[in-house]
Amino acid sequence: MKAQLAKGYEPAEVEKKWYVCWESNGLFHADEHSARPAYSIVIPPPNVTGVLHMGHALNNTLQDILARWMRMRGAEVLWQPGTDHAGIATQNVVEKQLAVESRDRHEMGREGFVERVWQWRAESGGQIIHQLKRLGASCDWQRERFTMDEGLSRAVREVFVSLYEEDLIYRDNRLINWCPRCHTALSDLEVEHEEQKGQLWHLRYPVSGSDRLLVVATTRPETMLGDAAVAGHPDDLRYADLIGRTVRLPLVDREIPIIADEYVDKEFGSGAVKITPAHDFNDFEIGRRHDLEFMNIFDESGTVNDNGGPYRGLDRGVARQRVLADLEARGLLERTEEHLNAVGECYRCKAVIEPYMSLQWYVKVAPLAREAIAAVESGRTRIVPRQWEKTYFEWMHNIRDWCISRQIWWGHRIPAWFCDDCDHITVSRQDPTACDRCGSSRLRQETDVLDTWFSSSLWPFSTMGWPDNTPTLQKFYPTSCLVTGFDILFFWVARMLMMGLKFMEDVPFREVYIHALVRDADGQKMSKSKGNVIDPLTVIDEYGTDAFRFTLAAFAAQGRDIKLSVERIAGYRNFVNKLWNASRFALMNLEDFDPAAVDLACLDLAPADRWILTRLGRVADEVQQALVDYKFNEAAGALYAFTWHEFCDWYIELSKEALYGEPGPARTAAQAVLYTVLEALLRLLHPFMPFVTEEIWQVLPGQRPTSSIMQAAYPETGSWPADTHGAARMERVMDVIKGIRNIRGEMNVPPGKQIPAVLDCKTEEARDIMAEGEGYIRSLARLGDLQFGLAMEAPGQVATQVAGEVEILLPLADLINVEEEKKRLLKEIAKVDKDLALFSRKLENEAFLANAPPEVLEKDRGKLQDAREKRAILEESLKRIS
RNA sequence: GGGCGAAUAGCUCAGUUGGGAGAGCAUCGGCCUUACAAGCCGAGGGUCACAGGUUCGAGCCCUGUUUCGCCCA
Repeated sequence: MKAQLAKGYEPAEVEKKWYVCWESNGLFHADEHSARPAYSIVIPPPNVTGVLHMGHALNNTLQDILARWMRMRGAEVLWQPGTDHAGIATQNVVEKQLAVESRDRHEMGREGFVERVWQWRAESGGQIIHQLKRLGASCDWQRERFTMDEGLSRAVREVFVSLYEEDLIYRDNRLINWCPRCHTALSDLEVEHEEQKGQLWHLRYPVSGSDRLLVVATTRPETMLGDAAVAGHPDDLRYADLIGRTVRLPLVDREIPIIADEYVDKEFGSGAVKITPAHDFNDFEIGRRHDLEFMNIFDESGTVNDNGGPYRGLDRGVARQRVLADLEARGLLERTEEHLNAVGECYRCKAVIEPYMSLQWYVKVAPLAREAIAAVESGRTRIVPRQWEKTYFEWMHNIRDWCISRQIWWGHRIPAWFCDDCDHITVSRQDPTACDRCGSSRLRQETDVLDTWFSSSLWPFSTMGWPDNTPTLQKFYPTSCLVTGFDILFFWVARMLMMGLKFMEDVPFREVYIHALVRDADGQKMSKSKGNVIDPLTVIDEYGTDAFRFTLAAFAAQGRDIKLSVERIAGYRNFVNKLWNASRFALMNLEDFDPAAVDLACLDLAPADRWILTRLGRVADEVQQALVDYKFNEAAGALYAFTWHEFCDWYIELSKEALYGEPGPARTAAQAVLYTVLEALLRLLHPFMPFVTEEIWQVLPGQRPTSSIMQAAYPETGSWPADTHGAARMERVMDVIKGIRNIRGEMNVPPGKQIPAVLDCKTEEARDIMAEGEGYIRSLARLGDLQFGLAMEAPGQVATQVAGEVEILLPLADLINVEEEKKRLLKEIAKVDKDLALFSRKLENEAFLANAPPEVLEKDRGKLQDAREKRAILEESLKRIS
């Protein structure tokens, strides 16, 4: 005798128990030597500094659904987990810790600092891994990787050196995005632009050798200290005569030329602009075209340097105020206006980015991007939903070279050595002892490290052992699917495609599923500063992992963000509990049942049995198809509706009579079907709700074919006897029950009260169906007495409802108020009249008759006929009680 | 400025070869009915943003407008 289930589902204990069991039995482990077909997913590696947020929860729930589903379908599944070293973020975290101790990394030295970061990681890094486990993630933890691991570092080095050797990595001195707080260069992608209200200042520059003042508009007046020219549009007559002359740059008293350039927008401000080639991307281009001076006026902290003369030593912001004040004092500030402009901010620390001249390392991406574009165009990698392909192409066609060097310490140090004797750069797979060119041993290694995304871009193959050609790579590369949010489509997905194609000569993944963002109930992005964050772990503690996962899946519709609130999760908690209670019911009624002793095919099944089995087959099919299409919400929706409304609301109720009856063939058949449906349903639900399904599955009667539901086969449609015709007949019985319930409900007849009913059948078939369903109707409609047949007489005053070919007559007796019944009938008639009007209008339209396909015509004629008949009956009933 | 997307019940959203508008939650009415009150039964609720067009027929296709969101510059 198996243990009974507790009265209500208590997730905490159950989750812990099963997760430990699965993991310790190696059920998450992928065998690279398996003969099963491979299915692989690499996790988007969370930052090692990260804590689980809603985005992770959604992302990993969806991956786990796919992984568990495919495992149950017989695939050898590798879900490759790991974390990302998150260079800047991690360095910031450890630097903050040091600051608390009143220390900084410079006093520790590079080696000591890096050591300290590793120590931090060992102690407090990777908590997110434990949090993923709480989510039920079935990752192969034996294969957990970290982007700074030795193996992955080797891959990084191999890629860097190869690209360098092919001239796809180079160094150049140009304007980059500089974070004056993090003290490092950033790639274009790592700068966030946010539109803000700012000011546009109109400055007056005196034209040399005249009284004229040239007005230039700028959003960054402090950069005037580094101005190299003033420019107007060549077609702009206002400035035509000034081209070639000079202005006297105020405050710093320098002479700079007035030039003409097509870039200048005649409509903007005064039509003349100041040109600061060293501090503005557009000005940089103009500076190159006109061979202007590139005067850098800031140091790496954004403080004015020696070039700023009297403003030297001032912070950018302070310098701005002083410059403006000084210009105003000299009458050189014409006016100030409100202006909307997009300021670039560091995506890690939100400091305002400074365009800054510096020597950095770049990847020449155009040749790589070409291949990556072709791979998506040809469908070798499919992006789902399709709309994201457009975004992808848009970006890839306009891609610029990727700045990969970072001036921080935590990361993969660039394997390049500068020779002190000949300045040659030696780039090498092994640490060199001598210069490639002159043989000098006076080498200094580059101090910069690589962009974290550089190592992430290798993730699909570096985690599998590349550059060695491992059995894992052979088995699991390319991966089957990548699940990610659109926010890292460029950062990560595009770059993995480029690197995978380059170094593995194949795409890193066959499909990319891009999911939505999780927002709060009002559609706001969740953020700590807004205080609207819902913590996944709190949710799990309160409602259980299964309810949480099911909620995420149910709302994961393609192309729309998820607005999450705890009320919704509570709703799905109720669903988990419903399943739990239905299972309790089943177990109570299956105590003497042995699944091994019966064969469904040999049993004489009742109509309700045939109906639920038919429905089960359909649902299995729907779920399968939905998952193939990445329509998680449809799969979840189909399972929810089937479980609650078909299995619980109808089937369990329909089966009670047989289950509560004497032992015999009828009871055994009902038990067998109850068992079959519940057992299959648990397997269908498992990928979505792993814990509760395992818990229930384990206590079902009989032997389980595998030790865990994880290993059981995913139900396929066609596994059970389907009887579409029988199911349709059953549904007509159910329609009659609904008709009776409708009258009862409308008339406020208490559910417990038994009433008599007469069913007047219009056809022999209808009568036969009623005969089959008599018991069901009696019990579910709570009838004391039931008569049915052809041409039944209405017993005096009755309430009437129509269910297809069956007219339902409930004798009024003392329980129904005649006036109420009149109102109800009038309401019903009004409803039918709407249909009547609609279909007659349609069918009287000759154009419709001439053009509509025959099946549509036939359907509509049938509906019109039904409506007419129903109306006639209702009309008759109304007369009868009046 | 360029690109993408959204607008459907009070709320959150489903709804693809174009064929009588759906779900969940909320609301209202009736119920402790031997799995479940985290529940059961019943009911009400929509000019599918607006204006045109194509079509026998449009939530769905086309054009324009409005509002909102996101990405890129």
